[in-house]
Amino acid sequence: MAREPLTPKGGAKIADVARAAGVSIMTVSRALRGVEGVSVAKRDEIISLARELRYSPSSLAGSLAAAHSNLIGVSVPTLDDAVFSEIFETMRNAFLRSGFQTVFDTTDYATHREEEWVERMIAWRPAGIVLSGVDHSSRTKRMLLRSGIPTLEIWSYAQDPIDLCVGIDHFAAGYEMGQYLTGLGYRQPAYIGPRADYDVRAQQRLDGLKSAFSEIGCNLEPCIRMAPPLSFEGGRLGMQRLLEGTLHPPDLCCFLNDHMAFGALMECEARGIAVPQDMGVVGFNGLRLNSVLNRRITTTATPRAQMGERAASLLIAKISKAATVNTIKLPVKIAPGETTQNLQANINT
Amino acid sequence: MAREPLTPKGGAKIADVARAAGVSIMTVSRALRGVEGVSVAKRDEIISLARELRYSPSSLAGSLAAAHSNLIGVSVPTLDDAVFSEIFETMRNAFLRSGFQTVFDTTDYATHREEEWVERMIAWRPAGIVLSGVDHSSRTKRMLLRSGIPTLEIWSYAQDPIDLCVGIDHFAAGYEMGQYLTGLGYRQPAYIGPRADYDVRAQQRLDGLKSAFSEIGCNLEPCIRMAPPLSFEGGRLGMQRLLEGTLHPPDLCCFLNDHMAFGALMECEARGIAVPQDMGVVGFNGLRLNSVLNRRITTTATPRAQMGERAASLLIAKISKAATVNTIKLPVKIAPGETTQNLQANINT
DNA sequence: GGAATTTACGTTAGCGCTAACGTAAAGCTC
DNA sequence: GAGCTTTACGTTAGCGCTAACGTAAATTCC
Repeated sequence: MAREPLTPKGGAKIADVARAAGVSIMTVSRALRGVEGVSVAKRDEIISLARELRYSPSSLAGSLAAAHSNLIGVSVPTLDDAVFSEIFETMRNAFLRSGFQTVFDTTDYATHREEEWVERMIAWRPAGIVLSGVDHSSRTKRMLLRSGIPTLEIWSYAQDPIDLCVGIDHFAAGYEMGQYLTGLGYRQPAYIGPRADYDVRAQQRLDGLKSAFSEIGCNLEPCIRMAPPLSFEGGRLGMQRLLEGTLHPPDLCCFLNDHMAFGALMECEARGIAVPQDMGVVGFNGLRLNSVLNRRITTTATPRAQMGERAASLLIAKISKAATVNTIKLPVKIAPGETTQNLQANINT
Repeated sequence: MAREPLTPKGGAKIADVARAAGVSIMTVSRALRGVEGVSVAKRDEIISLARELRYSPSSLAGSLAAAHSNLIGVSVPTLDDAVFSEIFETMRNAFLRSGFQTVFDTTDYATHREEEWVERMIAWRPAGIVLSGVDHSSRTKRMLLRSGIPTLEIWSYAQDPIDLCVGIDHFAAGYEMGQYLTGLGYRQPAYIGPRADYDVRAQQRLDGLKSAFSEIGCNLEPCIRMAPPLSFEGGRLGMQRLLEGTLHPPDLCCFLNDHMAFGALMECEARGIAVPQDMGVVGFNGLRLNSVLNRRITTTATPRAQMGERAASLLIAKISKAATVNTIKLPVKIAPGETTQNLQANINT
């Protein structure tokens, strides 16, 4: 048990621990990774010796030699939207519980940024990759497919994902809300959201909404397209534009998300426009802001936490080749609030 | 220019590209990394050949051989708080511009989780590490110091950081707000925030606030401590507790952040408590929600974007051994709103 | 109690790259 | 045009680990 002079420059390597413990490198490797084939006494000795030498194993060398890493790459469009930070948190925790390390980045809804990220990520040979949405450049898809890395698309549901998919049907969510709103008696809906090519999921919801309204002969317009950031300020600004750009305000305005809707509510308040009497307001996502408002925004609740959990389980199953399904569609729920009202009822009264 | 049968199983290696191009491995390595010593013609040929073979360089092998990676590890307490997502975004962009890849995680304000993350991170031999706050376990500090990895602490200012520090003086920020509030004439302040040991920076601000009030003989109490999530709902719930727990409501209530303050405003509205007439409300951070409110919350604006930029530059400078300072203290700014009023003026009138 | 198995290790051969140091040929100097 | 420098490569020797395959000793089996 000859003790060496402690840590040569640059930190202890596995060989230093082996020398100190008087065993082979391989025995140290096994002991530290908890792999079978080391007696308990020797294992404990090696572990405490490694601690003493402040040995820090190199994941770089370890993953290279083992030909795989415990990394999982996750990409989301933005953290600006509370939706994605919630999904991310639940996924991350689930991955950590299973021994995976999450590596994360934002793409700002730009497919070329996503493509660059995927390329960088693949270079690290991760155990899995999570992408948001189902709209990716063809090169992104090709790289992922060829890499053989289990890939999961989250947030949007698609029947033909690159590999795996857990999400909601955005068109259906929009359509369902549209039916709810036409049912309430709304006939002149407007929309305030991002440009059509910026956030494809948002556009799908809008298409669903439009579709429901067109079934009863109503056009959804104006559609006001805002530049990011698409949050509180964007909603307020959008409402300003809407009101200034039209002589006959619509009876309803739908928004990309609850935060924009809230910004718009503030603008209405400032201008003395009563909601829902003068105009209905509708958000999306059922964000936490909504839960403290005295007059809740009519919105669609999305199962973010559930989505993160299911996505993590599915990807982990795939990594261990135990996945039995490829896609999971999650339901959304209309959450009526006090920013819309039943116009039919009013007529009847 | 003998063309090989394309990609052996498992993807093309650098050797495959070299064989296809009829040059040595080293020439390919140089060409692809843009290192000098390869003729332009050969470089272009190698690059296009690599693309054709769909060669994906292994960062694992590359970093191991080069003995360093282009990774920068960033840890923040939570994404729940918009503050950290803003800081993260700016830093991430700055790092990316300089060719570094950001790897990110959340610690949920738990020093042991931070410690585990630091250990995992060091195993990847990153070029730099960013931690939030200046409160870390002693083992975390020791590991970081011994690793020799440039480390930056962001958000809190400290004179004696582990290595580098960019932040604000939380005690001073609290104290400054306290002075502003006593100047307005407030004498019975309450506070609603996290437990003292949960968020040390918040506690420092509270201490500053207390200090300013105690100078004019006022106690800051009750201090209501909420469990996470410390956002809208927490603020509303906290205000409920405050109002139910006391016969004489305070003349002022300060909050951990603007979002909690907003939740509390909703509770006041529901109970018919007029703000600021019956009670003042104060937030922290100057979050974007505030910018759309018709009655803005009195708050302290923190320079998040600037902080992210400065932090990234400083860490990059240190990595290239060009740093001239170790710490940067950034100023905060009181942002008066309509949720407090000048009580003195009222008396004089 | 000898053969078959199991346990607890050690040895060998890489993983896929890059740093550092060659070296031959071309260009330059005066 | 001899001697120096520069350019454009190639060669050698790892980076710090792990997989796969030994092998000797201890244990089990009937």
